[in-house]
Amino acid sequence: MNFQKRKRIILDKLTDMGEASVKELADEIGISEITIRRDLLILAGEGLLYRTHGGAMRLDLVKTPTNFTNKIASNAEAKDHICRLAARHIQEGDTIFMDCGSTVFRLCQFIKNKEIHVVTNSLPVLQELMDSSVKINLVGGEVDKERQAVHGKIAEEHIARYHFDKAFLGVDGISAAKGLSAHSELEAGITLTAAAHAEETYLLCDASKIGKDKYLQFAPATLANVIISNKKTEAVLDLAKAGLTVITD
Amino acid sequence: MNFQKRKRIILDKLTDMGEASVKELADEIGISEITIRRDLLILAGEGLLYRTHGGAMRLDLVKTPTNFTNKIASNAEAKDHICRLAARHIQEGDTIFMDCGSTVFRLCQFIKNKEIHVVTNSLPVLQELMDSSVKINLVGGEVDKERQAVHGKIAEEHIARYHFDKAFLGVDGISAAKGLSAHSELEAGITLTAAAHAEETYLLCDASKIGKDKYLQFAPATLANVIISNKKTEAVLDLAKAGLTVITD
DNA sequence: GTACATTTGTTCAAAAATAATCAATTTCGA
DNA sequence: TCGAAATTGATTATTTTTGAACAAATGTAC
Repeated sequence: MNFQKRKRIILDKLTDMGEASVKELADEIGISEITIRRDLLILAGEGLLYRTHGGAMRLDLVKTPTNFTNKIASNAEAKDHICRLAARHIQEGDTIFMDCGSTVFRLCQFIKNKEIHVVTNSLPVLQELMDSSVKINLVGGEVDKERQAVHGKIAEEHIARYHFDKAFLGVDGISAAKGLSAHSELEAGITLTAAAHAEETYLLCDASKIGKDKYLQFAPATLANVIISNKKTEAVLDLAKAGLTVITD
Repeated sequence: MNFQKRKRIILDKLTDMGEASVKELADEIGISEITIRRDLLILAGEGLLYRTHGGAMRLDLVKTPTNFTNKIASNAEAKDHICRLAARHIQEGDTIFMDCGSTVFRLCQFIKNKEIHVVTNSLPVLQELMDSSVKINLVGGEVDKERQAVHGKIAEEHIARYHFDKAFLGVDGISAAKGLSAHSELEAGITLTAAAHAEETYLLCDASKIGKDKYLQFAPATLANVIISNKKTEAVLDLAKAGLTVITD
């Protein structure tokens, strides 16, 4: 019985049962426990399973469920870096718009103590700034429970009544060639309207989204004045050539 | 039973129930309480739950320090009685307005499963109806952090764009002689606007407020069509004489 | 406010699982 | 066939996990 064969048996058992103990596997395969442990160490190293005390589990069972509102956002450090940079561009007295992207949300922690005026359509942003020195104006309209935001025609009309010093927006994809793209028409509408009524438009966008195009292309990249990201990749430099101010540190 | 498995069970229980006690979890999982405590300590450290005395809560339930979500609200039974009556007057398909009073807030629990459309300027109401079958429209405008509501001129203009089948409103005082009174101009403005655009206006008002006058008198009692209260006091009968429909049971 | 009960943190001990070391076995190529 | 390298197993030491006991802290009732 060689390693390859045991590997197959172990992984099969895991796909089947979800988990397995060292003892079980040793008995089933007819080999010593220590060998099983060594096998599990290797397989865990290859990222094929999760090693627990006494056995192993399938990876998907270990993943922390994401349906917590305070989800451990992916790319948290990158996003925090971006937001730290963005916060430097916000002066006391500014009126800013914040949209409902997960990157923009992380800007909250950096502006809590500023004396500014925030207009937003994002319910998590509202929640987060509730106990802060920030004055908040909420955009009215239809509540999108899934996205935890306010959207729709009335929301856009409402945004259009304001004038912002700066708008901080997230998009799902951006490229020099095809411009800004989004997953949702509703979000695109908000983004367009906010940008149209802002002195300066900042896009907060981690490097993974730059150079990517999503299904709905809704504006040229030059809708924004500034793009703040975490890495100076090829795709980012293309945007600089297109006339955008790029900030990465 | 390893930590990963317990973690799953604990988090699942929390997503389901919102909260769980150490004892419950220990019994359910079949392990000692101290182990559960250690697990909760770790999970709280990972930001996956909020540790309370004797157990744990889901984060999103903690984050909302909604002043009147707690059941210790004054006059809770009276208010619940009033709201139960009010809920009977709401039909499937209705579009209703709910304002930011603590009595009106308690109406939420009785309408969660109705297929209706709710327009509100109250953030606790929004929060409470977030996971329900109700469609929500949020009134936009200035956020009043203390009252947890949206107020102001823009809010009133926004309300004026809608038409409601029924408006459910709270006031701080009401008497046949001096009409409706409030503590705050902002709330009075919302009340007036909502009533003006509703087919029928319901006042939800426990007996302690009836016959009382607060500093700002802003409308005649006949602004409302119906008043729902918990007791048939002298002052309530005066309102009936003034032409209001009175409901107390 | 005090007194009481509950919950928690801490320390210690026992049990289980693991890592480390070394010996035995197998495999493979010259 | 011989020997080096890899694999496997056994033994021991270490680490991790769990539970129990008790003092401290917290919440509750009066």
